Amino acid sequence: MAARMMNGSGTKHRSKIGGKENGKAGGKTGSKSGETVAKSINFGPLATWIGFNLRMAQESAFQAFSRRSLEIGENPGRFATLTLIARNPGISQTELSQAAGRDKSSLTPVVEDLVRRGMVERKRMRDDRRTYRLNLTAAGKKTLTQLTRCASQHERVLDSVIGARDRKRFIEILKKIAAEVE
Amino acid sequence: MAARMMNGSGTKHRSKIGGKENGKAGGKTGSKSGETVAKSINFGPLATWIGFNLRMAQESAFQAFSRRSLEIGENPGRFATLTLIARNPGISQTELSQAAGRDKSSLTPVVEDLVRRGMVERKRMRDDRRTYRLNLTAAGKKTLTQLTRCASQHERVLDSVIGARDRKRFIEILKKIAAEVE
DNA sequence: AGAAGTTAGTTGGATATCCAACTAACTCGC
DNA sequence: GCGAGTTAGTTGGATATCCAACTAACTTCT
Repeated sequence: MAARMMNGSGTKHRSKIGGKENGKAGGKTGSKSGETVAKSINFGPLATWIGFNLRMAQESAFQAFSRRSLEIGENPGRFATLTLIARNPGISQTELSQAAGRDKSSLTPVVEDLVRRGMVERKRMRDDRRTYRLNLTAAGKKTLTQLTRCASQHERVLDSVIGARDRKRFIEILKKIAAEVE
Repeated sequence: MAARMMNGSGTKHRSKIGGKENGKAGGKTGSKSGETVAKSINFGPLATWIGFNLRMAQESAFQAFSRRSLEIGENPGRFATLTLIARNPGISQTELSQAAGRDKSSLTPVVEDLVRRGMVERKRMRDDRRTYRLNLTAAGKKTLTQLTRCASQHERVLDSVIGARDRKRFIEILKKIAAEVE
C-alpha cells in the first residue's frame, strides 16, 4: 500500500507552485539568449487550494520514500501492508484493506506476492473457512525491519521540512481530513 | 489531473487511524452477540508517520471531490488541467505536465480527450512545429466554471475541517513538502 | 431444515499513471 | 550546412488501483 504506490523513481521537474498570481497570463518566456528560462506558471486558484497542494505534497513524499525503499530492493507499497500485519497478527484481508484504505480486491495480488515471497503466511480460519488469517514470517519481519528503518529516515526528512513546532498539529489535521471528509 | 485521479466514487470504510497504541496486538474481536464489532486496528508507527497520514488525507479529499464533480458529469481529473490551460493560454503539453506534476506521456490521452470533446484547442506553434499551444474553447471555459464551483464547495468543506486559524500554515507546509522533499 | 440474505475473497474490465524508447523537429558547433 | 545533441510529443509495456460481479461459506428467519 502506501499511496497509489509504485511510481517508480522518475525525476519529475515540477514548477514550484506560485503563491502569487503573476498577472501576465502565463505565456511564452522570451528566452532571447537561447537558454530556456523556467517559465513561470500561473496556478490560479490551484495555488491556494488545499486539494491540489495536498496531492502535490503527497506525491512528492511518496516518490521520495519510493526511491529510498527501492534502494534496499523493496517495494514501497508493501510497507503499510507488512506493518499492519505485524501489528495485527491474524488479521483478515478485508480488515487489512480497510485499514490500509484500499479496496479488498487490490489486496489480492499484494498478499499473493507476499506469500509467494515467503513474507506472509496465510491460513484459513477454523471456524469460518472463507476468511484468511495473515501473519508475518521471520523473513517478513526482517524485511519489515529494513523498511521501517527506511521509513524512519524518510520521516526525519519530512520532520525537518515541517519543523518540530508544527508537526503535531499538522498530523492532527491530516487525520481529521481523512476521518471527516465524506 | 488532480491526484491519481479517477477513483470513481467507491464508499470506502476506513478505520480511523488510532492514535494510541492499543496494547493488545490487534486480534479477533469477540463478537459474542453476533454483530460485528468494528475491530480496532493497531496502526503501529503508521499512526504517527507523516507519509501515511498524508496519503490517507489526500485520498479522502480526492474521493470527496471526485464524487462532487461526477455529480455534474465531469471527470475530476480534468480540473487541474483545464485550470492550468485557462490561466496559461498557449501553454505546451510539456509545460502543462510539469505544472500538474504528471509525466508528459500521461497528458497525451487527457489532452486528446479534451480536444475531442471540444474543450481545448490545440495548434502547432509557428516557429517550432514540434510544440502544441493549448487554449480553452468557449465550451472548455464553461465546463471549467462549473468545475470551479464544485471545487470551491469542496474547499469550503476542507476549510471547515482544518479551521481558519491553521489553514495558511497548513498550505505552506504542503507547499514546502512538495518543493523540498527530493 | 431450507431458502434468502450476508460476507470473504477472487476475477474481470476499466482507468490513471509511470518509464523507456521512439520520431520529428529544432539548435549548435565547426 | 551537416552531423551530433536536444526537445516535444507519442507509443508500448508495466503496475496499482477501482468497481461490479462472481463463488463459496456462513447466518437468519420462518
